[in-house]
Amino acid sequence: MQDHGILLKKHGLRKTTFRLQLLSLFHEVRSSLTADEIRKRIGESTDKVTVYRALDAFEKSGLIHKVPGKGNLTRYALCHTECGVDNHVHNHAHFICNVCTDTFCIDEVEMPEIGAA
Amino acid sequence: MQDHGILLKKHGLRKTTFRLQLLSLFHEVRSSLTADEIRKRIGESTDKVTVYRALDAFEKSGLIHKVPGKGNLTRYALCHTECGVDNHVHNHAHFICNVCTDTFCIDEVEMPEIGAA
DNA sequence: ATATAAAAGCAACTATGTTGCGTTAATAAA
DNA sequence: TTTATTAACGCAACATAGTTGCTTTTATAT
Repeated sequence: MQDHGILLKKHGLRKTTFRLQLLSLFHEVRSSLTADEIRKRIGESTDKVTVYRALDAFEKSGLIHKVPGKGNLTRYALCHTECGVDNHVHNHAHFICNVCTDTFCIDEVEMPEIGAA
Repeated sequence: MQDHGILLKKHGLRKTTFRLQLLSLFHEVRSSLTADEIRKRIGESTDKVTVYRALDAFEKSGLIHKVPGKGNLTRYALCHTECGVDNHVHNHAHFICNVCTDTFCIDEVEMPEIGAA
């Protein structure tokens, strides 16, 4: 596992306690997370605005991306490809589990070609 | 196109003006709809609670199902298979368009087998 | 050690969706 | 056709997810 501080820096973000924890958490779970799940795991005392703004910053800088999911909570997952501010490339499928309601990025499945209707 | 009144009855629902319009709309768009899109298309004067409860009723009775989507608005699409109160079977993929943000049910793509991680 | 700008944190707000309850209207039965 | 029953409608109030503005704190460059 690469040092998370360096990873934050590489994406133009500061190495704060919360953002280091957040990045670790994403590497740990390997699937996807909602703002609320993050607060439950890192600490309810963390202001929700801090969480939302960190997620925005991580997304803009190419560390994470939004994934579709069950329910109407926004879910985020780590970018597996090299993404940056101006190149988010996500050409992969997702598996949404009906049991745990989590979303998993699936790199192994080739994207099928679908013609216009 | 089958008569929508009969379809409502078959699913144990009453044939009201609004629910007939709603069912027609779903058949018309063929992709998916959010509560807000429905109100915009059928008429803003319709109470939002009426829309949400109709969507719940349609879903429970097997007429429509929730689909994953971009953003955090709940999207619904028609069931293509024969669903009922106790048998919602949806073993199909979805295509989420980054341009129009709509979600499309894809019956043509076979579900790939993914092993446990 | 200091300056500066990013990140955190608080308050107030918006948007999406839900619950309770009284009223209206679709359907079944008389 | 009238009447009884209950689904569906609609209003008000509420709950939850997420946003915006602004001030304070803190990471980092100088």
